[in-house]
Amino acid sequence: MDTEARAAVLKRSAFFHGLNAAIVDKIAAAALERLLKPNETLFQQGDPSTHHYIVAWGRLRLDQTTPDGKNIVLRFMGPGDLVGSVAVFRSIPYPATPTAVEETRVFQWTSDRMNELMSEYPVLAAKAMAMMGGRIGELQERLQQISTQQVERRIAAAILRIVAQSGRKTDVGVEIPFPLSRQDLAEMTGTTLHTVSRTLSAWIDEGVLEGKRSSHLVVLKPHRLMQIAEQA
Amino acid sequence: MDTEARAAVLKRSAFFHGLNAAIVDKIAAAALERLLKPNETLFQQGDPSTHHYIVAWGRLRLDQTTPDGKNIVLRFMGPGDLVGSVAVFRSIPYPATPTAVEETRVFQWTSDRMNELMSEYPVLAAKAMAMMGGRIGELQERLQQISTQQVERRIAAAILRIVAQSGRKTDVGVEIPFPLSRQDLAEMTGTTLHTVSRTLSAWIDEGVLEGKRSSHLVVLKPHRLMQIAEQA
DNA sequence: CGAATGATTTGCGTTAGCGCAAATCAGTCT
DNA sequence: AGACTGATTTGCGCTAACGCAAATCATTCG
Repeated sequence: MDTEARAAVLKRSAFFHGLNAAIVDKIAAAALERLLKPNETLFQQGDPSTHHYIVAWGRLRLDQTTPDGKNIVLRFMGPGDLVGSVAVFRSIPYPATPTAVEETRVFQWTSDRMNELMSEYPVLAAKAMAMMGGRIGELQERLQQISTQQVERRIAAAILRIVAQSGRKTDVGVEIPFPLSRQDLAEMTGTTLHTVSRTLSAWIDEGVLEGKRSSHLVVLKPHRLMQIAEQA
Repeated sequence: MDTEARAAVLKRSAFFHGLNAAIVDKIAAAALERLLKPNETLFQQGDPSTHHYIVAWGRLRLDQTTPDGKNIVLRFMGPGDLVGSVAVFRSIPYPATPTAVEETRVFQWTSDRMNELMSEYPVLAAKAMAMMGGRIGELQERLQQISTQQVERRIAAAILRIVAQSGRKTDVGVEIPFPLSRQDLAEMTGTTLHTVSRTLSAWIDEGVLEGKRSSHLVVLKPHRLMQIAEQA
């Protein structure tokens, strides 16, 4: 990918959106690239945090492993999302592992390089704060859901969240454009593979979802899912 | 409180720690104060976010009410903690309500005033990011706990987190220096009042805790609590 | 002081969802 | 095509934790 193509991608990201074009070109020029095949990891939880990344295209799943060997899915990241920055800002090791769920291209900058850019263009700091604030809001929402709602509602909410972030409209409904296993959903909602499977089966019977085994999930009746997610 | 006293408080806070003394004096001079009696709220969830606050002394409980009327405790805030800033940065209404659990004094700055200060002293932006990053880390940790651990472990972890943030050493153990009800603990850990009560009763029997009804909780055997929190 | 209010404790029946196990299925590899 | 691998489905029993209800206790207020 040449600098120009990189700049075009960056201009579309929330993080660099609205910046002067010349600045974005310069930032794009400073980036290195990396291409991940499905199941490749960008870095490992526990590694020293050295780089900021931004997803150009593709999709990453951000996993956190607990001390006792369990796994939770913190989020999925798509084009324009920043990866690793929070850890770099805090000067702590990366707290989670990003794994490609499909072929994914990322750009990267060293911590130092990004610091230079941020002091040169202070608006970047504001963007970074907006990004972190959004992350806080999302985490608080999930904490609230998992604390107060039962499993079925949480699964519905998780699917809707993914749809809102990455859904692709088709003629029959909204498609989740990357492979999403029952296990993934279980680890996003704090439940088990089995319960997710049962719940999705019921929804498929009801005609709310469609999901031939390995193909991508399609939400046929988003409205019905929202109803489930909000039912008192 | 005069400017000098305010500056002394600020210098001890994580947010302003390490700044040039003259700068802190100036910031202190720009602050207004507010004094809250127990159970008074600083603002309401849903109010437009207009001010940044910092706790001078006392203690706030940050509550979030869900659309269906349930309540969760996001955190307790003590001296030096920033309140409201994340919402102000994001230009969204305050997402939660801070309530004083004891007499509490806060300083406040308008959004505009703080923006001026932050552009004048860029190091403040870095401090704000560190604060937000810490919040993200804490939320991820709680999400992970509530997703994977059973209730007893979560309650132990919640008590230990409070002890780490606000514990006061006494000759018999560590005291939590503000009133903390079973209900509060339930809303912090995503369980019920009843389960918390049963669990604490068992611990009191075991000699791990001490907590005459209305008096403050004292952890007699922190080590034992840690053991419970970490048991596989 | 005695009543009233609110928090806490505790017993008990219920159940959502877990965990195990086995069967099934889809896609891949040879 | 046939064997293999990993994901998914489904049945079944179990239990952690909930939810209700009643009793107890502490504190405040008249």
